[in-house]
Amino acid sequence: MHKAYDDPQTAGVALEHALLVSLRERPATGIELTRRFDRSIGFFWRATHQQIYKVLRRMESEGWVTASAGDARSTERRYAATKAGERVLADWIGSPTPAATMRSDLAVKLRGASYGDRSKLLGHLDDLVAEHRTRLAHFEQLEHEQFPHTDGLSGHDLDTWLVLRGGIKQEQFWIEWLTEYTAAHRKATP
Amino acid sequence: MHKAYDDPQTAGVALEHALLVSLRERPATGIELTRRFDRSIGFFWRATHQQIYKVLRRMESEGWVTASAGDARSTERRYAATKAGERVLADWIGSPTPAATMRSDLAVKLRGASYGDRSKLLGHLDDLVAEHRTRLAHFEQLEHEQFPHTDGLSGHDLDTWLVLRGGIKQEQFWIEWLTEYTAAHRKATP
DNA sequence: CTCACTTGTGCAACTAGTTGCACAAGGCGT
DNA sequence: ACGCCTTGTGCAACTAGTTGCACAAGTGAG
Repeated sequence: MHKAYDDPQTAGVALEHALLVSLRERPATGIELTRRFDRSIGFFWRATHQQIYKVLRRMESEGWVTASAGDARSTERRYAATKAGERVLADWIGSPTPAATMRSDLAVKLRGASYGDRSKLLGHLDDLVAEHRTRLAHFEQLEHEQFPHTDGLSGHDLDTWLVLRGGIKQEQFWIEWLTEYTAAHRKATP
Repeated sequence: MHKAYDDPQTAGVALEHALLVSLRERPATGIELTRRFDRSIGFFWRATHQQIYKVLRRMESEGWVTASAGDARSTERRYAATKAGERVLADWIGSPTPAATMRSDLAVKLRGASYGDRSKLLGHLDDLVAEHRTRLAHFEQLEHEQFPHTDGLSGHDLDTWLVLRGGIKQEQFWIEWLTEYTAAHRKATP
């Protein structure tokens, strides 16, 4: 009748799973999840509150999460993962992920720079590098505060640290690449 | 009447612009563009042929490109950028780009690994690292073949090389991060 | 010649995510 | 007690991209 969504090949659809991870760490309302996505989890996934509410409702109707009225006589709905949700998450984590490809506006601009105003682009790139440096500094401070010694880490704590490391490496990637780009062009056309 | 799409703030919508870049390099049919996206340009942007045809039609109706019957008595349509399209592209290249955030399934899995089968995940990560090493080798070979000496490069050639450098750095990022992840966990739980 | 195969184009139906807005409930200042 | 701000939830309309399929025209093998 309707297009079933239980194709076992399905690999994408990560927002559901990201929410399940967050809810397993600790039950939360929609807005709390939004704020988490703006913070620690946010450097590898981003979502608006509207999208999060929509997806939470769908997950509830599929039985992956339950909602309970948190603070009485409020409209607040506090979500938690169900056993079914935990199983869905575990299955997904164990499934293979295709290698990521980049999908970056900026790379398109760099490739096409000779069809536009290169000096203006180079100016924007300076701003971007500065922004990435700020984010890098922020992440490094988080690492310093939350993981002062990393030798004994294991399990979920180790995961959290290593994902933060990924955020740091990602910022370093951008800084290096964009710096190489601007330097090469400023050297070629002084 | 209808929702106008000429908001100057619009920053996303990169497929149009990626196609314009490709068409300025050389006019092409839909399928040729698809193949280019599977190759050189493909390591920073990916699109299906259906999506490309759809967007080309829209760009044609907006006057950014023109189509001409390439090989006579065939259904083939060969596209080229118009002056208007060139202007749109130039404007876009000169506009600021927000800093990219990651948006990666895999990062979610790494963060949530303790809620699934970690040894299975580590196995998949080994496969992914192997795949990224293969792609890295491929990109490095491209660099070696197409840019044997990079000292005198400037303009569009320099852009092409630097974007390829970005692809290489991106692959290195993945290899380093995933290797760090698997090594740390295998050390923590031998 | 004809049948299977490839190439190039495209539609239809769907999922995912964005943008703009609405509205209810509680807190707070004056 | 009144207006105003913040918090939390959510709908509506839209853009972007994916998946599955169709179909016409040329190509090559038996």
